[in-house]
Amino acid sequence: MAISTRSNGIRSRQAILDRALEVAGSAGLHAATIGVLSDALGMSKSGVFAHFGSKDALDLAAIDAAAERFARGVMAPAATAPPGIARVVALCEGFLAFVVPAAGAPAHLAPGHPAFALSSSPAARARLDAWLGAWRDALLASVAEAIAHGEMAAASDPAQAEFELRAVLDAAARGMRDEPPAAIVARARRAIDRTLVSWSAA
Amino acid sequence: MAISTRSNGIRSRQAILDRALEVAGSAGLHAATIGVLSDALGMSKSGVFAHFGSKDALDLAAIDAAAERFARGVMAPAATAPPGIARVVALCEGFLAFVVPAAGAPAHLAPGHPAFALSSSPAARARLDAWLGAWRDALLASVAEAIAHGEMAAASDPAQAEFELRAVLDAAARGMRDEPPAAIVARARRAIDRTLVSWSAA
DNA sequence: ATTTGAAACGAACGTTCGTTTATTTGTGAA
DNA sequence: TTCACAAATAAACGAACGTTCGTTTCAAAT
Repeated sequence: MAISTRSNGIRSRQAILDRALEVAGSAGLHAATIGVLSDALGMSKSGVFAHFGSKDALDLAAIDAAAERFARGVMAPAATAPPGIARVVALCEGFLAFVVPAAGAPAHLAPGHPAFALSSSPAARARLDAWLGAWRDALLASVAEAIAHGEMAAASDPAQAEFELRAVLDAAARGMRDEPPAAIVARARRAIDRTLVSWSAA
Repeated sequence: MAISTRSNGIRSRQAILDRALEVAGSAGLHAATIGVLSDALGMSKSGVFAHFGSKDALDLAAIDAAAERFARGVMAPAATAPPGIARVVALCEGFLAFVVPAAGAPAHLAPGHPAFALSSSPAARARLDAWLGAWRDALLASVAEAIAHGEMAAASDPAQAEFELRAVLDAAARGMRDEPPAAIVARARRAIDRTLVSWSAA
């Protein structure tokens, strides 16, 4: 009871989404045109189009693919870390490793990336908001747990801590043009350490 | 020796740029189409087009207009503040006031705004980089002065401080969707205070 | 060997983009 | 009054967009 008849259709779909995210990462999702993707993949426009049925569906699929990679690469591993500061650090380190990958790797997209920031349909915005919300909630919950476990000062505002951590992480994700990746990670790590120390002391 | 012959041409140009920045602020610069602008202004496409000669020139003019407003609204006022921590604070407060304006005001665009983040010509990117560089340099120089004046610990890395301050400011400029503006400003101010205090102590 | 159906194709569609050209409008200067 | 010239217009252009349609390809199922 095989499902596909000719070759592997799902593999093409993945290849299309890979390219779409690659293009989006450097030029925005709206630049990941069906024509651009079909040319880059050596396919016809209609061949690419048929996989999704509409440009908006393709955008949605691309966003879902990015969110799933982020979930697998950052959220899930951090969820295995013990609750408390360890999990906060796991989330931050996972984010940094995800956003600034090893040499030559194709630079993953994090929630809130400029690629998705504008020029999206209402449906796409809804997905992006959900994605960003899940990330924010995970980070916020980890901070709240750290407070509950007595590893951070009870007086500190979890939302404030989440705001500051995410500010640094987003700056790291965004600042990769100016400085070499290693320097950015070092700066972000230093800022995060200082933030956590400053709050565990209070 | 009046320059213009029929009505006021420069006023139209300003109106076009105003609209372009307004549209760009919520939908990106690439969405500030000549057709969109001409419709919004009750002009013809060619009428709008004639003022700039090309879409890219229009984009450049819009970026220059945004940069000039930022220079007038943030950089210049802060430059009158006494060097040292006072100027650092003036830059940060000026940025916050500029980015999250008084009620009903049209939300100015700061360097690094997502509206410009992607989908720009090489020339536009060069202008954006120059604009962002000037802002970064001003902030960095103010921190360096604060150190030189003994108001911040000499051991602290000015570039690190600038990174952290700008991370918070950018987060404030970007986070206006989630929370009311006043709350965002309060968070940013708190984060900045904590950063400065933490470094004046070390 | 034949049938089937997912996968891809090629060509065209209507629309919108930026752009060009030729023309009209209107005010300050001669 | 006439002239000159900036400002705005209408109409059209090629290119690229997303999309539709009919057809072709080819591995698996019968």
